[in-house]
Amino acid sequence: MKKQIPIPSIERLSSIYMMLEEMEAEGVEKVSSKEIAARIGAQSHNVRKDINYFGEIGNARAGYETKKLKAHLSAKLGFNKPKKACVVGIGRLGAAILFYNRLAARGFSVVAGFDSNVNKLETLQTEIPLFPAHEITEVVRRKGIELAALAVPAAAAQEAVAKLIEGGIKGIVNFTPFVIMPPQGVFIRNMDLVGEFRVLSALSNIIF
Amino acid sequence: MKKQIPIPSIERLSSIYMMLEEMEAEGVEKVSSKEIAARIGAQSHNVRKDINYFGEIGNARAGYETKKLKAHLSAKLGFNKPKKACVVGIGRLGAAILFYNRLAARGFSVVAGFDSNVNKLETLQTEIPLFPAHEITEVVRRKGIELAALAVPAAAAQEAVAKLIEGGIKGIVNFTPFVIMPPQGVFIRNMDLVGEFRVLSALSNIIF
DNA sequence: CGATGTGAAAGGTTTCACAGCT
DNA sequence: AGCTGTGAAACCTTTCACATCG
Repeated sequence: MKKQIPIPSIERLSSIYMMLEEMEAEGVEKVSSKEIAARIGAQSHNVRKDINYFGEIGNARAGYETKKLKAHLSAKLGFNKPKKACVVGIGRLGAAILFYNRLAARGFSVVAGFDSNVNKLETLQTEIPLFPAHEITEVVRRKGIELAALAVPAAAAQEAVAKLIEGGIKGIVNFTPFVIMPPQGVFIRNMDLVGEFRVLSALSNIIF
Repeated sequence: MKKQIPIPSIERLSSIYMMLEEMEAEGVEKVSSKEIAARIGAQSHNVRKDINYFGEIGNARAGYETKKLKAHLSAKLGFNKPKKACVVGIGRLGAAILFYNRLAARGFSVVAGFDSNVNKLETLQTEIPLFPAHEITEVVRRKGIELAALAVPAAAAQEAVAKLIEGGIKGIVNFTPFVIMPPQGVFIRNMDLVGEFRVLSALSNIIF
């Protein structure tokens, strides 16, 4: 299937969805494209176009109904059913992710952690089952895990990625600086802190 | 000053720079745009154009000299002088960043940590000086801190950002889901894990 | 020849402008 | 009047094609 919705739109739609969660919690019943745009830092045209990729849903007079729009996006974006996730590499960062409870609250249940250091697995106190790294493929496949946070040292990244992909992972958030070349159907989001710091440095160096 | 170099180019240039560090460590002396492109997952045209935003530097016959190109980019991107950074919010994630030694190895010295919980500051064992959150503005200004990693709970984000900006911060890596609207001259990079998981979910839901 | 550097074409995204609805 | 939905224009980025250089 070919790409129809631009990736920037998908990113904005995720933000919009988050906004709607907040607004629902605040008890807001109606919302306009302008209000959404102001909250997520975009243009109202943009918001309307993004929402419209999934068909008409708003009311010309009154904007969007918070609840209805949220349910609509949830269905279209696939946020309605909880997804299983795992953490690979239980160092400081990996542990922080493992215990990050906003994930579960937002529909991502972390059902496994992996580390190559077996001692570490034994000493950690957690409800989440932990496994040695060589079991990645098998566990991911057996549990039907779709998403992974990769927080291993750079040197271990390549092998871990190969195992995740072999197990049928669908998406990886990559905290390492290692560049992943995913096969068709596997998506990557890079979150390398040094890289981000460098982009910020370069921006303030070049633009000012 | 107006934008001349596209942001995607700046992002790629950061990757290229990282590649060059690796290659220099491996002892590679010459490199072509094709080789760089293959490593960072881009097109060779793209790499050449990116590099050329900073003027001619390659040899038509032999490609680029690793060392020379690296020094060139380093100067243009502002990676040659170390920059000071701080971490705001010393929870699990904040602590992981505080102790992440690849930062220092890449020219970012973390010179301060902040948290609103004063007890926490006292119990943490670290060489890096820690301060209560209400001192953010003063410390950032006094030490000349340019970059911040924001790892506070969402509810505390707004106030922390205001203090950082008042202190003269130039860039923020935002780990919270809070949307930051920066003033002119302050740059933001968002790294919200839930947001990234959602984008991945949406991608595999929509594209397949 | 095999590589860079670069104007021109293609492709994709954002912005604009306004028709249409309530 | 105020808002959505949407074709068209403007803008930006990537890709192409090739002149040029050692």
